[in-house]
Formats: sequence, C-alpha cells, structure tokens
Amino acid sequence: MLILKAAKAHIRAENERLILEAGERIFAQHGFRGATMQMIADQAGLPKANLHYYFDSKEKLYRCVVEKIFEIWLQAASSFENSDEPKEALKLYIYEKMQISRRHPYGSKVWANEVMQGAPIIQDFLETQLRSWTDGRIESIQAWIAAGKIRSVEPRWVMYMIWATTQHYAD
Amino acid sequence: MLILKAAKAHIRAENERLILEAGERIFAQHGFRGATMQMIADQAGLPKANLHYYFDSKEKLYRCVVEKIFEIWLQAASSFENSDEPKEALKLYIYEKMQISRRHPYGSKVWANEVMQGAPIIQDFLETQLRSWTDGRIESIQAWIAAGKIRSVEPRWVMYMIWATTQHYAD
DNA sequence: AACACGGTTGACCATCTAGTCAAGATTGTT
DNA sequence: AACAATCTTGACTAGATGGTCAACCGTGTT
Repeated sequence: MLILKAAKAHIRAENERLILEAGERIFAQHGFRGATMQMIADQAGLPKANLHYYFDSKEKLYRCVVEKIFEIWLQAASSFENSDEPKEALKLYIYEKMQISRRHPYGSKVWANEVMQGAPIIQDFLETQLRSWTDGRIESIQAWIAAGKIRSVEPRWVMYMIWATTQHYAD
Repeated sequence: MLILKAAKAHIRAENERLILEAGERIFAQHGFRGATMQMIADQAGLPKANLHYYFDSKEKLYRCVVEKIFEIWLQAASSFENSDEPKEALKLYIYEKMQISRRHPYGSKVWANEVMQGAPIIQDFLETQLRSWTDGRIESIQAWIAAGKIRSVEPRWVMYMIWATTQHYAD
C-alpha cells in the first residue's frame, strides 16, 4: 500500500504513447493552432477528456511531441563526433538524419515547422538546447577548414543545405 | 450612368492589396486553419467585416493569396525555355526562384506549405496547373539527358533539390 | 468480497471564430 | 445640391474549441 504508484503504469504508458503518436500526425498536418484536441482524440481512438487526463493542456501535449522528436534527432549528433574525416562524418550524419525522417515522418515535420516558424511555442527550450548543439557542429566544420580538409565555406550554410535537402526529401 | 462600375475602383484595388498582403503574412505564420480573419484584419489595419466585403470567405481569400504567388512563381518557368544549355537554364531558374523567395517571402512560404501538405485547399487548381508545369520541366531535363548534356538522373529529384534548397534558404 | 486508487467519459462552460446584417458614411456624377 | 453606387463598421449569431468536472468503471491488493 505504500509503494503502488506504478500499479497500473502500463495503462498510462500505453495511452500516452497512443496520444503522442496521434498528436504527431495531427500537429504535422495542421500545425499547432490548426490542430484540435478532438482531431487528436479521434486519431488516438480515445475520448477528448481522456487526453486532458494525461496532458494538462494542448500546449503541454505539443511540447511533449516536439521534445520527444528532438531527443531522437539529437542522437544523430553523435555521427559528427564519430569520425575526424569530413566525408565520413557528413555521410553518416546525413544517413542517420534520413533514417529519422523516414521512421518519424510526422514528428520530423512538426519539428521542422516549429523551427522554421522561429519556434513560437518552444522558444526557451530551443534557445538553450539547439543553439549549443548547432554551435558544436559549426566548430567541427571550422576545424575541418582549419585542417585544410575541406574548402573554406560558411559552416552555417553547410548545415542549412544538409538540413534542407534531407527534410524536403522526407516531405 | 451606364458605365460606372469602376468609378471608385482604386479604393477596391488598394484595399484588396492591403488585405492580400496581410493574408500572406498571417497565413505564412499560422497556416490556413491557424490564421484568423481578425489577425489578418488587424495586420491590414481594417475592421474584420471589411475583409468579408472584399472576400466572401476565409477560403476564398486564401485561394487568392495562393494563386497570386503561383502566377509570380510561374514566371520563373520561362527561364527553363530561354536556354538550351542545362547550366545556363538551371542557373537562371534558380536565380529567378530565389529572387521570388526574397521578394515575396511570405507568399512563398504559404505556397510551400500548401504544396507540402498535399494541397488540401487548392487540390483542383493544383492538379491541373502545377502538374502540367512540372511535366514540362521534366521533359526538358530528359531531353538534356538524351542529348548527353548532363548525366542520367531522375528528373524529379533535380526539381526537388532545387526547390528544397531555394525554399529553405529563403526560410 | 471488499476496498482504494487510477482510469474513463458524457455533459457542460467560457471563449473564440467565421460569417451576417443593417444602418450609416464616402465618393463620383449630374 | 442631390443622388446613387460603393464602401465602412459595430453589433450580432451559430457553431467550434480548449478545458473542467463529477459520477462512474476496472484493476490489483488485502
């Protein structure tokens, strides 16, 4: 009776999964404002009130969806560190990124939209986490340039181009 | 008294311009569903009821915004015909496309969103107009391949890549 | 079987939104 | 000035939407 918090934890886990997946789809299709809790509920096969039981508000649910995909996306970052050779590192990174886009097409789209719109919902979270990530990547590219391994280019452009093509390919 | 339809046409023209410009911005930022007539009205500096005087419905306004940018976008098509040399033709096309993205950043975004989402609002219009345009471009590319002017590639991919990079660069 | 805790849900509410309308203000023409 | 067409707009409506709530149901534990 003292430790039974997780007695029916599997129900919670399962339903949160259902809702998050449904949210991914609907948010991807309609954006934050365009999506309705009812749409997501229908997609998940649950009554609307149930969504509010697991996620306080539409915004909280949205943030969960975005943060979940961001974590997966962060994992592709490791590719950049796994090789000193630009060709290898970029190849691996692009490959991983496209895997993610393939496996989580809806999540990727929500993420892409959020970033492109200047992250109206997740500003705070983004300004810290994403910025430090990007800066790290830019440092890698600059190190390559300094070592004469690639031609001198604006690092940010390299990032943009990779990002642009993989994302649009996914779309 | 018989022919005075266009007596105060300049007022109509001016207000339609204001509303279309405001619509471009707001639809670009929030998508079709996320945008509200009130937001657009505020952006245009007109009362909401005035918008409904010039455009019957939100959807009609949206279609006008999209079709307007599509026409501008179509003009870049000429670049493809203006040269038999792939290098020249593509160079010109990309240049024109980026000019458009620069000059009409909001319209471009609305257009991009609409196309990426599978054109939920403007299906009919798109299936005829855009398809014939793309098919024409693909023919050009195939002709270049046949003439040995470029390596054998999937034409559609060429289109996608150009599109992806110019669009994302604009974003 | 009885209990308690977590999960479920229909009905409800305040707010927002697209669209309407009718009364009034402007404008160009005679 | 008088008129008619066009433009303007505050007030309104019907329906959608995010969120709440209280009554109810299921499950695991004793």
